[in-house]
Amino acid sequence: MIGFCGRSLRLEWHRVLMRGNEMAKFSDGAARVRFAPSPTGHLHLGGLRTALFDWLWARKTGGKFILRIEDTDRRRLEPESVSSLMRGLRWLGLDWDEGPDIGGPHSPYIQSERQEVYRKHAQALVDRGQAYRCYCTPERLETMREEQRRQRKPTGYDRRCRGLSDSERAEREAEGLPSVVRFAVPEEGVTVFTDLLRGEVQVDNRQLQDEVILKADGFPTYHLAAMVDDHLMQITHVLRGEEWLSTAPLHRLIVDAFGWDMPVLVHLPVILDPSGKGKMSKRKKTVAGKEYLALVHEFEDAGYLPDAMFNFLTNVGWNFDPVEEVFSREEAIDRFQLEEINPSAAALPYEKLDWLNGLYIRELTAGALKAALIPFLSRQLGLREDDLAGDRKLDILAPVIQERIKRLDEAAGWLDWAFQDAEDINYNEPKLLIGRKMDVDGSIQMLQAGASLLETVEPFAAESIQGAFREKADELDVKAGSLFGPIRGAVSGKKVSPPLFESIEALGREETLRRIERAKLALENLQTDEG
RNA sequence: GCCCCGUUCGUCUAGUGGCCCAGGACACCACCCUCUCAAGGUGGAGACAGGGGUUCGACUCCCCUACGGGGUACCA
Repeated sequence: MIGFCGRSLRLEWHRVLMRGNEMAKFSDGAARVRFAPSPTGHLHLGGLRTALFDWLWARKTGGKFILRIEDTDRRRLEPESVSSLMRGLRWLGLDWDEGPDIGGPHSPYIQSERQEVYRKHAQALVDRGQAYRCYCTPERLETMREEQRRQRKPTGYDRRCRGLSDSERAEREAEGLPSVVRFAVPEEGVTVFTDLLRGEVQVDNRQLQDEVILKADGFPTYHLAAMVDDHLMQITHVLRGEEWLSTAPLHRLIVDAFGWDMPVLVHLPVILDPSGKGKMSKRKKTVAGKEYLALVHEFEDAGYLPDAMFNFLTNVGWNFDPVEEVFSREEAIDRFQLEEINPSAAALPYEKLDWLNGLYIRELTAGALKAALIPFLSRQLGLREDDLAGDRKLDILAPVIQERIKRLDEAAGWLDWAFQDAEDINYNEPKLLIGRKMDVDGSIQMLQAGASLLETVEPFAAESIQGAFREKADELDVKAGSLFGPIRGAVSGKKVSPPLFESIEALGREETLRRIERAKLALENLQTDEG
């Protein structure tokens, strides 16, 4: 643990900055952390990573991981995305202890079902003069901003409604004007908050806005809803994207206005798109001609293993160990520390994910590998899952492609030939059957030699087939590769294939001979064409 | 424009004043192994954004600049 002594120094430093009431929460007690996505679309890797760190901290401290749906924006709402979100979390193995589907002591966990709670809290602030109703129309706000921009001044609400007298307010209410509630930010002074990773941050209150906390439609904005829920749900640690850093002072002010304690704030660095520029978006991104995935379900569909993804995501923004890159969930939970999170933005190293995924694939048992492969082969090759499950070809071939694939969806490209008929294999490309430094006659000879040998070899299994082939190569005084090459082409219809002898064994004697025969025919045609 | 945050090999990172002419991993290159392709093994190349301080000594502390990111909504 010597390596971590520096970390604890930093930890001490943060402790000094914390006030007494905040310190209690910073202790190592059971944490209550929440993942609070807004259901506006599919979950992407950035969101998943936030949830992952939430989960790690909850499990580490023996606390609770809470799922809360922040659906207060009706315009962007996509109701189906709630199930997509949950599916993504489950896929990675992030189980929640309280949430919309399973309930909990602070139900409901869907903000649209908590409107009354927010309304009351907003009203309490209005009653105490810490918030006020604003009757400005969106149109007025827009022209105001335009004017500010024109004058190159910072844009922001001019607080016109803040100074309204009681009679002016009564007048507007009588008229039935729609209104919002704005939080009344102190006009001067400095607001200070502490981010676990960055330390104390001070912001001049003059930079802050009288932000809307309750919209005209009666729904709260994030600023109110999240603060109220975090308090009511007794959240101890708030992990959220760095894009919230700028609004943290406002949140501190709101929390203070209610007289509540501030949770520990941890603003997670943004995840950059693969080009290293800009936040990762939900759109597919093409960098250097290659398309990068972003959505969780896309990674699932591409055949990334949850364990590999877990390992991968845990190690960006946080570092498990200076030397060891591969670790289990248990080890990650054991070592995870919030204050070790790196505050600088990072692009996802996709090549490393591929490497890790390959590594995890190689560690799969034969049974697990086969089971994992079946849905992919079924989908990509148009085969029935049941048929695949009972196909012995897969039992022979799956283990030999295991160290050759980095994603499950690559298997089809390695094995398609094994599930085709001899007639469907195209032997017309001469380079397929004729090796370098070989001619048509030579290749035909090799095919013939292979065929005659395969007719009699016993048992018809990879090892004995290989032995027979090597003997034959010696006998013909050719390099093994010269003999294997044309046979490989005949068997698989490819220049690059899984190991030859396992492939032959999988195909069986009869089918193999049929393919060699067809390949020979193709070469003979070539011969007569030329002759 | 204004405010906030960040900046170590191409990428993810270790590093918290001397252990660092900066360590690991992926990717890349070479060689070995080898039935193709992989996997594996060995080796190689590759970074402290720039400038000022502070200090006997700065990747590490402070300041400035540059660059990158985020925010500036009745979105989250």
